[in-house]
Amino acid sequence: MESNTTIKKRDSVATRAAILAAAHQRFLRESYDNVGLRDIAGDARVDVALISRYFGGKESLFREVVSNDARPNVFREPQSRAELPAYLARLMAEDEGDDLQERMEMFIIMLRSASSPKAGEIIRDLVHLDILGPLTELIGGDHGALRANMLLAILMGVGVLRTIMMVDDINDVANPDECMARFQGLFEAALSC
Amino acid sequence: MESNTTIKKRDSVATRAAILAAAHQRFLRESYDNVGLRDIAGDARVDVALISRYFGGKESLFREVVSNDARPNVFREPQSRAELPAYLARLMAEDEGDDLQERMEMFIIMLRSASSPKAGEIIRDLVHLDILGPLTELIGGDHGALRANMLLAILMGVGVLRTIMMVDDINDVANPDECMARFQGLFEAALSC
DNA sequence: TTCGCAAGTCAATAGCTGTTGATTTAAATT
DNA sequence: AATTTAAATCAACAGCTATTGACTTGCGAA
Repeated sequence: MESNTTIKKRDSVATRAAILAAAHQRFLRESYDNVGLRDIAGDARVDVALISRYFGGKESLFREVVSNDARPNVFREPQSRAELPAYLARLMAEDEGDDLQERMEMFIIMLRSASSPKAGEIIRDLVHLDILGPLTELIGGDHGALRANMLLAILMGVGVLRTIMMVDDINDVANPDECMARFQGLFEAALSC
Repeated sequence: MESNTTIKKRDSVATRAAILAAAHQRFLRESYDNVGLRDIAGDARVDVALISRYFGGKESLFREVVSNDARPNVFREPQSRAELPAYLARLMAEDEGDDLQERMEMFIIMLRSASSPKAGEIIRDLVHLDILGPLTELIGGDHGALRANMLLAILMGVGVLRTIMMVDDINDVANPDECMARFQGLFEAALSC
């Protein structure tokens, strides 16, 4: 019987995972440029050198963080164009403990580090391939790309405003459900011209 | 007669202005963290030390750049809630040489550097005081704050998508005027629930 | 002309960053 | 038990950053 109370040591896959998890949390709160490898290593209780060793470098680590989180993708879940507005509105509601909340985290990580030459390039590819592509396809019809951009713009704008600019009164309606309903209406408007 | 072809030297207000202009252009293209004082000094053809001398430091320089650009403010121009959608749609059109284009630059500068502890704090204050405040007041009515946030979110989202994520097909409709009309419709939707 | 003060220059500082090499330690294999 | 192999540690590196102080230059006033 292997004890599960003792701390596992000399386990490369465990430390790799610990680094990845710590990096995720750090990149969620700070930008690529403002996260140091020493911060991540400290959180993961791991030597700094191991990061470059296991991941090849900061850039590769970031790539792994975002591409791990990319799937299950935000826009792979909704099945039809009709359920899109309600899905996106629910996505923004961000009830604590909600399953969807962790889907939103990839968004925040992307927004935080989008300005930063190295991280930006990675993020841009991800947005085009894994987000805008599927979303455009799902919407379809006339000007599907434009409408996909509109939806994504709203989502990103709310993310920037709420998480980065720290504007908290976006949910400041008495009834949070009402707020969600209004945003659902906005998404519907974007889809129907 | 003072020659205007000779380069003015030993002119403190001119070099201050040169630094400010160079800083504006740099912060427009790169984030606070990725712009070095040496870059700015190089563009302004000025010694690096003069920046800290004249502005007190990088942070103060950035504050001066954004607060100079803040007025004339984006949202001080439209007079009534009714003309807001058309105004915002025109703001996004970004026709080269347009007067409104330079109004949009403040937005880009803010979005670029929003994630960055020092610049972020400055920007957050600006958003609350100079943008969300006036806009909420202009909109008025029920849930004016929520609607102001919606409009700002759309504006920021489009800015992020277009300028930072470099998604260029936001204007890829055959007729750019048609694209503008659609966004105007989206803004109207945000105002009317 | 001379003096003084402001403008501009130069060099050096301390503090950070990611990355790498050599070294030690622990686990698994023979 | 001895040996090999991988994991973790440690220390140091070179490159960058903003900022500061001392120094030199030049213009304007006396």
